[in-house]
Amino acid sequence: MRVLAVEDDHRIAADVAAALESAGFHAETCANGEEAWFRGDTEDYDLIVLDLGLPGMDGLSVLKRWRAAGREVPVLVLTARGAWHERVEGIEAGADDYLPKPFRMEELVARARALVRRAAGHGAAVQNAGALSLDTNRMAVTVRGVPVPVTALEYRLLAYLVLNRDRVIPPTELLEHVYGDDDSREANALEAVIARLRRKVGPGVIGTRRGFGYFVEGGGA
Amino acid sequence: MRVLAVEDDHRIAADVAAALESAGFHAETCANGEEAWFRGDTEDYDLIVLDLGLPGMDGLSVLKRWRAAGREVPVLVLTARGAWHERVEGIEAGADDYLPKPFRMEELVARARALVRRAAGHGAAVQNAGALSLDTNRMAVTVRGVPVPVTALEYRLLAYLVLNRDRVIPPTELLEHVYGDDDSREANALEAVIARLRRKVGPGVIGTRRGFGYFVEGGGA
DNA sequence: CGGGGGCTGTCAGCTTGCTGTCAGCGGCGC
DNA sequence: GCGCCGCTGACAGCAAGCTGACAGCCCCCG
Repeated sequence: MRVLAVEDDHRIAADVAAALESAGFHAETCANGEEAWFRGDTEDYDLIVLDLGLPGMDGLSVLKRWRAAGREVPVLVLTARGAWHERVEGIEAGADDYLPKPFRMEELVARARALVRRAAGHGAAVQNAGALSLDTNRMAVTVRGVPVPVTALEYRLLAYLVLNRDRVIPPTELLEHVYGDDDSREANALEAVIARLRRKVGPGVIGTRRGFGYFVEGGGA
Repeated sequence: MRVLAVEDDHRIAADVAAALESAGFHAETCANGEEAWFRGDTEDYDLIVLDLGLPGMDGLSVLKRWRAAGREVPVLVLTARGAWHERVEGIEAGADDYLPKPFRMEELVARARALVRRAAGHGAAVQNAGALSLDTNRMAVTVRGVPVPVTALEYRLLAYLVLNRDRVIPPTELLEHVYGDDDSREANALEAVIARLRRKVGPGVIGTRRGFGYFVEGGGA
């Protein structure tokens, strides 16, 4: 199980490597974009952990190059907290998962394991909740088997609700998760997104508990 | 569900305690390191929320001492924003999760729940008292298995009563807890809410002790 | 480099149903 | 039996949340 950790902050790199090692991976590190690209292109890794903020070639470019070259190694992207556009770009560029900084090493390890497992063929990357079904790989949504086109923002919101199904989520928590911390939005923005989502997925999927927040119910595990 | 919140800033401590209480925990607070260590070592808590910046014994030392003594209680560490080394040290010292200040109470509660659930295998966030059953995740109430729709205000009131079951709660205390401190309401408002609740949950659930206050009895743990 | 389409935040108006107030009643305690 | 505390049902005010429209923005495409 070889892992390449691409991270320019040496302390974080060392921490990540240590955590992965103790989880049973063989970890190598690399601190700049060009080298990362070269090694990812010429060596065979079971997983690559990729920080986006890199000196030299940008992490996103590195990832895109790998994908363009047909490399299908699972990539776990590390993004700055709140910079969700980075996440979206990362996913679109072909990342398999992302992890906002700062994170706990345990979480990194857990996701790394999940990615490797999924790549090995065992992973259920589809989350179901009632009539809703959410493909976390393709960022696609279906309702009762019918595909529903959703935007990136809508997907993030819906994914959070589905992930926390059977729990009422306060608007503040949703706002923070969906928009990071840069909060200059009117509270109404959230309601607008909810409304648009509801129109797409149909009634009876996203519920409101007045005074508390929103929820989806999770019949389908 | 006992929680110990160790925090030297009394206002933060009060906020944290209030948030945890309304989430169904029984919260105790403590403002200095030595006392925290002693109580964490001698009492049985389901979760400890630990601020690192403490007068007296430092939070990290407290945590290390607990771990050295074999105490495996889940610990959620509060760190100053951006103090990376604190987080790493905290994790290494045996913390189960950390939360950078400033944080939202919702996030604290969410992480607290996650920690407790993880530690307890699968603790359902459900509080029972007699025929009453109160799901703190869905903010839902059932009586003898029958779901009862309650409003936000009613839920808050009922949750407080259930949390303090087998104790007579004076109206003043209820008012203070359910509404902030803005006591511009007539005393009758509380009675109105109680009446509406009683009509919904049926008789024999919420009792009155004339001249003292209200209570619910807690047969079902 | 300019045009266009899709995404998203803001706004205003509206609906819904929660909630405080009031007046009158009932029952408990003395 | 009397008084007072607490209960109840009605009601109106109001705030939370919904919706449709619109405009700014970004990105893609020509």
